Formats: sequence, C-alpha cells, structure tokens
Amino acid sequence: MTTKVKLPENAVEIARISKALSHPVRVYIIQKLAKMDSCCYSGDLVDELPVGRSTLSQHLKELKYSGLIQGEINPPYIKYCINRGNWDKAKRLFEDFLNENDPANIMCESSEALKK
Amino acid sequence: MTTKVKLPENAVEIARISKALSHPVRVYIIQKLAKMDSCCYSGDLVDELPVGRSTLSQHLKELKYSGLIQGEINPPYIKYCINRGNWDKAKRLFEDFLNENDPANIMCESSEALKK
DNA sequence: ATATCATTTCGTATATTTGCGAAATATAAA
DNA sequence: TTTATATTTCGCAAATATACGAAATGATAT
Repeated sequence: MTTKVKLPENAVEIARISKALSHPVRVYIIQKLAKMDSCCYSGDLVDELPVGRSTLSQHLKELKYSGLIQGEINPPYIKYCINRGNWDKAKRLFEDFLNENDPANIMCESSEALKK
Repeated sequence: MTTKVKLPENAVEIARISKALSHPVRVYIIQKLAKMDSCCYSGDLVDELPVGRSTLSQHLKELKYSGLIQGEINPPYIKYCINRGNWDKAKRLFEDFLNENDPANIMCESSEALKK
C-alpha cells in the first residue's frame, strides 16, 4: 500500500523554526530581543549568558540563518535585532499549529481516562 | 562584569519542547494526532510517512519521552494519542513566549525599559 | 509448540550540534 | 604604524541525532 506522503510544507517549516529554538541560549536571546524592541550587542549577551564568545557567535549565526534575527554592523559592534517580519510569520505559523486541535481531543482523553 | 544568568526555566522548557518538534516527521505526527480526535497505530503512520518502521518508532519514542504523546498498549497494536495535559501546557508556554513582545507586555516591563 | 503480527530495541554508520580556545578580521584610536 | 576592541571563523573533540535492517519482544492464533 504505502501511500507515502510528502511531508507538508508547514510541518517542514515548523520543524525548521523549532530547531532554531531548540537550545535554551537561543530561546533566551529571542526572548530578550523580542521583549526589548531594540537591538543588542553580542558583548551584552556574552556577559550574561553561560557560554563563551565563539559559542554565542555560533548561536547568533544560527538564529540569523533561520531568519528570526538580523545583525546590523555598527563598527566595531554588531547590533542584533529581532527580524519582525519573520518573527511575526513564525508566530502565525505556531499559532495555527497550536490551535489545530481545539475541540477534538476531549474524546480521546476521556476514553483514555476511562480505560485506566 | 559577567553577571552570568542561570538560564530561566521557561527558556529551558521551550527549548525542550522545540527540540521535540524539530523534525518534520514529529511535527506531522503531532498535527495528525491533535487533529484526529482519536488514537493512531504506528503502522498507520509508517504507511504514510517516508521513513522506515524502526525510524518511526524512534520518533514516537522521542515524542513520548517529551510528554507530548502517550502510547497505550492494545496488543498487538499500540495506540498513540496526544497527551492532552502536557500538550495544553506546551501550548500555554508557547503562547506566552510568542506574545512576550506585545505592546501591552512591553508596558509592563517599564522597569526594564527605564534601566537603559 | 510453532507461526504470525505489530512494534521496539540493537548494532552500526553517518551527519549534525555544541563547545572551547586560538587565530583571523575589521575598524577605530593613539 | 602600532594598539586596542568587538566579533567571527577555524580546528578540533565530544556528544547527540538520524537512519536503516536485523533481531528481539510480547501477544495471539493455529
């Protein structure tokens, strides 16, 4: 049989964003930048985060690659900001994903509970 | 000077859930189980997903470990369902995370803003 | 007891992630 | 030009993730 499905684009996209958020340091950076509504130097972050400079740099690179943040060169500093457009897109993607299941699962859960 | 922060619990938790969702196959499984209003056999999933049985089994194991799904043995099948309680918890966690940067919330962070 | 069935675990291979310090880069100041 | 500063890239090691087929598991049917 095997009616194999090509994984739908939204699943691929959610996985991609989730991967970018799959490390506490990166979540922390996003939280901070999203809350601040302003930019932030790598040096500010390395002072408060429990990782070395080069490691932080890699996390920033990954977030940049994911599109969630952007870096603006402002020598000798680099200012990092949330990429509002992509962050909002990610937010919508997740909102949809998280609410795909509202009325449904009460059935499953109650039958689960009854079987115990 | 290096006021290193212990990464806050919610950042750690969001990263943990994100990691569980960082593979398209796992996202697809969650989408399906959340939408389905019932449970699902591993065999049903392997027929439609482009991975082998043992690989799927590993993804299910990881989702189970994350708490997002639960498996109920019903020999010779195993029925998988969303874990309603944990999924709701994850949803709330993400909702908060995704909305931390709303204008209303930024108001509440006034002490933060004033410090700068 | 043997066979069958759905699923998992094991063994293995490969790829990716995470982390660090050292060296490189790029700019500004002395 | 030399020096200092902020950040990134390089080189490496260790850990984790992904994937598969083969073998094991646990239950039922013959």
